[in-house]
Amino acid sequence: MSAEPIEPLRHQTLHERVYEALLGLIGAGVLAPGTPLDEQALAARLGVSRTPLRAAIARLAQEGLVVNLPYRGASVRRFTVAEIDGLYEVRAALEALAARKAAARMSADGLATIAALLDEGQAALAAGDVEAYGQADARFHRALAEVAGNPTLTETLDGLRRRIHLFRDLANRQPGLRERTARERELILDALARRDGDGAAALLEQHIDHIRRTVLQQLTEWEREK
Amino acid sequence: MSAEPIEPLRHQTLHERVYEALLGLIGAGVLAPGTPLDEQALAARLGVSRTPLRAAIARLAQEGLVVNLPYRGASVRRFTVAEIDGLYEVRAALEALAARKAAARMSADGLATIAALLDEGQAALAAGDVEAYGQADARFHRALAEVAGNPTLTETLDGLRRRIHLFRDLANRQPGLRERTARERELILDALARRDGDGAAALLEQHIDHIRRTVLQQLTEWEREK
DNA sequence: GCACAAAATCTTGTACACAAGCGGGCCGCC
DNA sequence: GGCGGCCCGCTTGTGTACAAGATTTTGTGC
Repeated sequence: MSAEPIEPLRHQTLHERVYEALLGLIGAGVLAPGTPLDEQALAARLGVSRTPLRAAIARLAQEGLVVNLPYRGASVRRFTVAEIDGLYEVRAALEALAARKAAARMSADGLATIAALLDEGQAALAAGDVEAYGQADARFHRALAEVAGNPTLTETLDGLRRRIHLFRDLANRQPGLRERTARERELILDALARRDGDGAAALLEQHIDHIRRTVLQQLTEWEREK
Repeated sequence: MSAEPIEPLRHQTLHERVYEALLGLIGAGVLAPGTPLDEQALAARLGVSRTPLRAAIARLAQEGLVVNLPYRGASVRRFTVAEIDGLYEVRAALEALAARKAAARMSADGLATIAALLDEGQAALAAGDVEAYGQADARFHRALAEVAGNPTLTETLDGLRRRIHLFRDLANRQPGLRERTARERELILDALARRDGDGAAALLEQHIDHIRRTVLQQLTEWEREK
């Protein structure tokens, strides 16, 4: 058996499940940016009272996925191009930090896990399953942050990714994605295996920066079309 | 008159004021780390019902100042030495980013504001008023992030500082603080004026890293004494 | 017909009551 | 006498009613 500390299966309260439900609805686009969240209507639709729903909305607002104005209600947040740029900018800096720390602390086990996740992403791209790629990619970044061993870093990056997740389609539908990630896979694993913190940091920063440019380009194109 | 965009004085709801009150109580040490937050007792003490109090506690929990376990209540968070280390690590990376961006975008006005805040801090130290120095220092960092022009960055740094604020005494009671900050003041202003992003980033990173080491040293010393 | 104002209506914020889960203490059993 | 299970008290979670603020609609005066 492994010696991992087990989580004592915390009881999940209603507002937590409501939070996750809303997260799913927003992520799936059912609740599109700008949609007002009518508390009564949503509560009825989810089969709960307003109390846990309000708690869930408050959390989403705190995380920046929803804007909540006093007495005026909440609505799914609309991000401006500049804000999206800013999200990626912060994320790039923190992913670089995570990579640097992870390289320094990397174990054989951790490296194997990360390699497996990168492979998973590649396999998904080969199969044309962009959705699966996105999930594997998210797990890769999460694992990397985990190895870095800094809870604040992990949580902050999680928060950024939750917001960025809304534009994942723009990031993942780029041409040549498969070839690019295949190249990067080797470089990243190599840097991590060599415990080359600077190298890993630079690679991750470039990686995020490239996504950032892709997304911004698509956004501005899309805006021009209008 | 200045041409600053004016905030339309948003109505402040009760749970917001309760949040601020709790923040003050925690910051002042009235609610020390580990203190359980009894909802009934706190609500009575603040003259408020449990509903807005719970909202405020939920926000504090989300920000990481309080831990909240289902059906077991909330308590003021106790930070481990490793967690404090991690907080400063993330903060250093983001302050560096902020400095880099701020240097690139710096205006004469902004530079004057920042110089004034640094001077204010120096004056406070000269007068032996550590509390005033802490406030001026916080405003300096906030102004720098503001000039960087990335709301996500500003908010993330604010969140980190709110948590770090709990250990400010450890950081501000170091010997030679005044001389050090006086030296740094010149270097930072110079780098910003020259729009030297790399230089400003390095300076801020060093600055935070130095605080980090000071705080950690004091913490380990204090632990050994026990 | 238009502009402004006041009231009606709807939505969110707060208070309170009830339900659900946890911890401690007690009792019985081995 | 020690251990395990059960019951009771207490705290937190959820539902609901009422209050406060915002929006819309309607009415009135010009």
